[in-house]
Amino acid sequence: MDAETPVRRRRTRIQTEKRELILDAALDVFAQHGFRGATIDQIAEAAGMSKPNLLYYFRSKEAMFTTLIERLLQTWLAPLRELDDIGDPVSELRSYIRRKLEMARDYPRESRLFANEILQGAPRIQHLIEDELKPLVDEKAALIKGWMKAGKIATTDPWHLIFSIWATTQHYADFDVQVRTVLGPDRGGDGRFEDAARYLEQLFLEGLRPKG
Amino acid sequence: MDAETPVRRRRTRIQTEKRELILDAALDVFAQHGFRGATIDQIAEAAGMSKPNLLYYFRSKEAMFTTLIERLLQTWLAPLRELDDIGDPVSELRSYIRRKLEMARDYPRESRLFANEILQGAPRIQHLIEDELKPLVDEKAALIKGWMKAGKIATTDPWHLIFSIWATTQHYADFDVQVRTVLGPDRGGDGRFEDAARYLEQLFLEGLRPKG
DNA sequence: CGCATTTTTGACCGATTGGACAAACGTTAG
DNA sequence: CTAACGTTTGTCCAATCGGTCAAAAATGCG
Repeated sequence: MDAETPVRRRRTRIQTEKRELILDAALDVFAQHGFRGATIDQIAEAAGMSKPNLLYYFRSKEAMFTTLIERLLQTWLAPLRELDDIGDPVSELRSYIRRKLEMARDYPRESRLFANEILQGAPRIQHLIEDELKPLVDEKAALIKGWMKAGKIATTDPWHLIFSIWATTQHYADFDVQVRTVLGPDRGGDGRFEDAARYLEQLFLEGLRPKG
Repeated sequence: MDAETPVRRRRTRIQTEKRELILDAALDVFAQHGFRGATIDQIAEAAGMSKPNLLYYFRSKEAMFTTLIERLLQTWLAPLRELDDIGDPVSELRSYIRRKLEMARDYPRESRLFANEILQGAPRIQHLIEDELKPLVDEKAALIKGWMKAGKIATTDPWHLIFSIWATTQHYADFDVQVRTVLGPDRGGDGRFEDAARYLEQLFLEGLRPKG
């Protein structure tokens, strides 16, 4: 039994299009209100259709959410997947940080949706974290550990290193309201991401202790 | 007109105690489900009383939330308030990071409640961020800027520095499920906060570039 | 004790929720 | 045309929501 399709047969062109339209609207609403806070009516209105019509394409609110978050996790982990042993370790890490920050800038809804789910104990995606996220992080942690052993970067905890990159970059999506308010109208505009990029590069590479 | 008290007169001993009991239960529920996701019934059950009884002490769900979050913000900002010009700048920052990490460890519910509210655009606490948080951050940013000018710490953006401290420390409360799952049963136990403390100290002081 | 006040609860209310359903509508192939 | 299929919607439903209310129970106090 297919859990997502309204019919067993192959999807029509309209079904494909409308499902995408709905998922985009659902991302808006879920990201802003969380799963429980979001209503099907809100999503339907954002997608420009009636509620029963929406439920013709997705059998339930839960189906929308899981479809959304499974797809999202793939794009979300892409930058980490690209981390490899080809280039210079320092510039590999630098570009990973940059890519993650760009994702926070370009896909804030995805970041917030994910954060919302984790905050509430990841009730719907625990298995994804165990089966997909953890193995990937373990693999990359081993890679980073190799760099440390080879003296390419300072020796430290690679798992917490990855956590700190996630935390600092996603902060600009998840806590956007706070960031913009605290920075104020001048510094909180579009340039805040470039400021953040410069700051984070310095933090991760040099730290704060004064030179000399 | 008092917005919180059930009666105009002075609070009885029972009122004081029950209100605290309710707030503690409400913190549990709000932190896990967010404002909209939490129900008065859930809070009442967690507090061990009936719903009408709870509403005798707080006139509405909103009243519980605002009481909770206003009180919370004060304890939350206390570590930043303590940041001053008395000691050595490097050890001042180091102990600020340590204190923030301890708060993430000891008050994860408060951290999650705050994160939940910000994630959804801070609809109920925008004024607190503008009137309390921003001025405090601006003041401390100026203090840090002085340290940079004096060559005590590396020159960088003090606002983003504060953001990165918040992000990295609160991550261990807000994303606790993810952190523990990724670290696994061995490394994800009680020791994870000491590991995090060691890692963060190194990150903020030294960065990742290898020495020499 | 007896009375007033505080505390607690069962019953209830209107609004909103996720979702079901059948009927209607649109489209296309014969 | 008609039959078949895909699409859309108005209407409805049971469950749950935040909150009210009157009356009962507990408590404080002279």
